[in-house]
Amino acid sequence: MRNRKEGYGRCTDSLEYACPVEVTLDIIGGKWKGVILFHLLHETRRFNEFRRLIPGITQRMLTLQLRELENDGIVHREVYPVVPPKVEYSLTEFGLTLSPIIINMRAWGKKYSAQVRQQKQEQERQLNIE
Amino acid sequence: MRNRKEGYGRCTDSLEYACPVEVTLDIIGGKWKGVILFHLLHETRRFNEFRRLIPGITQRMLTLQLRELENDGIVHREVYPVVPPKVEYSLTEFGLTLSPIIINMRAWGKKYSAQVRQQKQEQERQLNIE
DNA sequence: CTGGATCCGAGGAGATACTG
DNA sequence: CAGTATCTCCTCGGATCCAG
Repeated sequence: MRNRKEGYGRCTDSLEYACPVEVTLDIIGGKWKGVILFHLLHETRRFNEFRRLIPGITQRMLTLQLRELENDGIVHREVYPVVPPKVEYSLTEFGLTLSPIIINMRAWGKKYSAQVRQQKQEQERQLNIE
Repeated sequence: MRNRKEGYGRCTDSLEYACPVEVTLDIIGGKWKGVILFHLLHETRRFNEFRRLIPGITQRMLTLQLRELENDGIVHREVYPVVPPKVEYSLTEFGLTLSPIIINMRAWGKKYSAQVRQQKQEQERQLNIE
């Protein structure tokens, strides 16, 4: 997700764009990109709204990730010239095509968490028996 | 994708597992995880097979990423005690449930690449006109 | 309110050499 | 063949302070 600009080739050097899977991960694979996109699925969001929705993120990271998504044509940034400043972020038409992936990832993440939790419980049960 | 073990909480500290989207990205978001999984979709693969399929990756990275996928229960590692050594990697049953996401990501990556290529061409056309 | 600028440390990632 | 081990570089990401 970093040296995309230089394009040093991932899967096969012969292709202009490396393996398509990597292309996608380059764009949504950033540390916070997934959550940001998820919160944009159905609504526009403001800067501080994100900070409340994603408590762990720092201002710096939020700005950087939003900028990258904007440069990649996934997110639209609308600045209202008012005082105090107001900025709204939304998905572009093209960004919307990511929806199925985001939703899939969310569903899978839930399933995975449940699976892990279940395995932990079984382990503990084993310990109690012994 | 790094400090998962420590679990310092991403979306909301109150939840044991942070935002589900992030959980998934933690697992498949590594630099090479996506491509590795893609090459595992329909076949088992051997170590050096991956090195041929993914020219850019180093031995070290390949080993590390495969280990992480194994520890996450996504990939199965079968060691055959023969000389010369033989190790086969395959998707676990649970890893298989990732297939739709991987395939989706591949399709989207292709679309995105096409889109970018088209935009470049339009830009060049503009330059030629002026 | 929405950021930008700067400093700093941890660990991600490459190159190379070695091994059962 | 399928990996370790080590050394290094460099980027990501956090903290803090500043600004329109």
